[in-house]
Amino acid sequence: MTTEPADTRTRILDYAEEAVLEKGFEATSIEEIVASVGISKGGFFYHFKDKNALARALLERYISAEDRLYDDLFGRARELNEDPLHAMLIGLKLLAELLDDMPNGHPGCVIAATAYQDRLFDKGVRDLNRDAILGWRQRFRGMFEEIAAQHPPREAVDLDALGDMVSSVVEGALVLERALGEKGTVAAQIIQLRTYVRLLFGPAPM
Amino acid sequence: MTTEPADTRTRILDYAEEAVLEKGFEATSIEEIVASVGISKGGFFYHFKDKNALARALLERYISAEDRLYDDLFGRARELNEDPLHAMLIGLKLLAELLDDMPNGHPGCVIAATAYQDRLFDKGVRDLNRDAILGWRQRFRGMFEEIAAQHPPREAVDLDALGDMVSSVVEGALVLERALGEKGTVAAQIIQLRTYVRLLFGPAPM
DNA sequence: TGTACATCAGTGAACGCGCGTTCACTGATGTAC
DNA sequence: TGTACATCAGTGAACGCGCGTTCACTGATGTAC
Repeated sequence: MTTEPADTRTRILDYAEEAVLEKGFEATSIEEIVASVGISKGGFFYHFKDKNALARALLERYISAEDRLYDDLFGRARELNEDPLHAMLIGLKLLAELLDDMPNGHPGCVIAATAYQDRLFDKGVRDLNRDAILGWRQRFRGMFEEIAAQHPPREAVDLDALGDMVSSVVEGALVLERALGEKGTVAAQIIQLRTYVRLLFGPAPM
Repeated sequence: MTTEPADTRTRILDYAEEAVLEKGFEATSIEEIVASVGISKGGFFYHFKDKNALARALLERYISAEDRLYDDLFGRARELNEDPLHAMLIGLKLLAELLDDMPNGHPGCVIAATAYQDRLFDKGVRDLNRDAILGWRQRFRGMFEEIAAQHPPREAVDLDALGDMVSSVVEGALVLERALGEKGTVAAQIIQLRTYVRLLFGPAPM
């Protein structure tokens, strides 16, 4: 946790992530990456056997960061409130605030960026993508099951779809935020999801 | 409306749309387009002054098709029911069904595909993107205002954000559907949005 | 402590290929007189 | 009806550039004896 300079591999990933989110994977050249990191092309290929390996590393890093973020956020929310519904509402609020506080908006999701450039990648990359989304479905489905056990929903609801909705709202709102160039779009959409969850399970808590 | 063979420009756009949705704009080469359409490169540049002009044409066509679809769907829904809330619920149901019936799932949204490859395009293309989403915000915001006037919402709600939510849910669900490779994801997410709208405005109609 | 060897983290030049774009030309169809 | 010219919808060859990838080499650090 000291501020020693990041190693070369990390600096490659940092720059590549930023660039990929801005213009896509194909348009981010190795030439450009090495120029900005300050190494030679050979140096890049020492760390990654080819461009596909870079994509995989980028996704792995992004997914585990997102997992840690969810762990942290909903973990804290749960500590703040015993009731699973209230904890979920607090967690979503925290998520919205966190995304609102990011200086230039959320950087965007590597998953979406790669989802629309499918055929460029090998099966390993696509599976990584798929597993991450299924993992989040499981995570949130579990939380909603617990909520539903204590607070029967007012309407019949598909809990898998509801679990997916967290990822879906984040991904969709990121597309809008990028296209609109308006800060706060992601946060506003998460607040909509939060209202939905409250209406669905709650006897309207404050 | 006869089945005369499509003209070359349309065939270029048809193939390009399919390819762009599959692997992104950058990865779709002109070489590949002309090979599949059966013309020479020069023929391509007769129809489009450069690759950016192709992007613009693709977006324009996609957006106006989506506009017509919304006009048609929610127009029919309104004819079926006088009440704006019920009409909205029917419209969303029709939208979900339509997306479910598409043989290989919805082809995906050109807007999202370009949103994640921003810097490749000129301002004209980005503005087109932006205006389309703002247009849909207006469209749905108007419908929700009408609903709110007759059915006061149970919770305070930002109608702009609610209007955006239609686009957001569609875009987000498309990302998930692509990444998961599961048919029906988009339809399932629209049904979630529908449940939200019903809970928000309705005294729980069937 | 000195020497030999191995590994790590690269350098830098070269490669061939495919890309977007240009341009002179062409053959079929439409229009003017 | 015939001729001259213009426009439309392309062809096909050529261009230069930048891309991902390879490879022989290098200098600094680590390890064995």
